[in-house]
Amino acid sequence: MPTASPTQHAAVDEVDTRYIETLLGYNARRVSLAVIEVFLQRMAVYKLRPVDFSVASLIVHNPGITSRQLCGTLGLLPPNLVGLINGLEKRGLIRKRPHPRDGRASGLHATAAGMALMREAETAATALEDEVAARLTASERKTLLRLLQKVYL
Amino acid sequence: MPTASPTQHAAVDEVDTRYIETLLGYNARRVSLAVIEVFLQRMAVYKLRPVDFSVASLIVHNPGITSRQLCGTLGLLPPNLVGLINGLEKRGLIRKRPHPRDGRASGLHATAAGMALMREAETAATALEDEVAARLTASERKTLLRLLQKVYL
DNA sequence: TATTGTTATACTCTATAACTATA
DNA sequence: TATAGTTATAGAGTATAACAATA
Repeated sequence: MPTASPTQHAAVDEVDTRYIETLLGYNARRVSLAVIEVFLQRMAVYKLRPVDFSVASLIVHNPGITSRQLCGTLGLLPPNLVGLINGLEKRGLIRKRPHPRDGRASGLHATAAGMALMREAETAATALEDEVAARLTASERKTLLRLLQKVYL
Repeated sequence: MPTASPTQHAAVDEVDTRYIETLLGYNARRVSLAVIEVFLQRMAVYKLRPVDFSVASLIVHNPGITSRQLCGTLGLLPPNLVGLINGLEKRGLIRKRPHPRDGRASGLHATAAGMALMREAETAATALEDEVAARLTASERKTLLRLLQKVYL
């Protein structure tokens, strides 16, 4: 019985992604990256990366919030927040005040300039998300947010 | 008219996250991180990070796929794939074969050991995702995947 | 001339250990 | 003794430039 002749291996014309597309983690990451890509373009004018934006927005909406509370909310580590906070402070967007009940902590507050910038930036962020999610109806988008939050909240 | 006495600034008891929770990017990232956290735990036994898993799975389901096709599909950069591919090859999970039509490229193929490992790993990945998405009904999960894909596909 | 795969390297992001000041 | 904030540093992940081989 003769051995089979050397197999000719075929090329892939179209990549079959059906399996990985069944995975929530894969799909969530792809959407996350799609949003970040547009975010970096549109928010460059405000010199805000996604993490800067999240931190500054939480400070605007939570006057007196501490670094530790920001870490807990956003899943950041304290050492990685130090430079970010100092950067926002040097830009005159926020300022530290003594915490009313805890001498170790600082309460973070947006300045008038910080509030004005974030008012614009939040409008831009919402607009950019409208574009990224343009293929979704208002109802679908609402459902999407609700289901995402149901997973991690 | 006396100057106002130094303002006492309040502390934040509960963080108000209502604004950022309206953002698709924020929610998608949170879910992505929630899945990755469990993924790293459960897949450590297979020594597969999320990116290793995605690459190996695509190779299993697309015998003869090239590095460049993997990069295009997963949004990776060629230089960052070289070490990953070599690692999978050294572990005996995949092998390179000459591409049938393009002498510059290699076709990537899973070995028997690679196919066996990925059969287990894909079962584990699906199981772990079931746990992460446990708060969702089957119907809700299907809707979530469909809406996520509608955004980026 | 363009593309695949590769090397080298830089940059960013994330994680760990240890310190201080205060609770 | 524990916690908030900080410093220094290590590690992982991501990005750019340049090259050889082939199209």
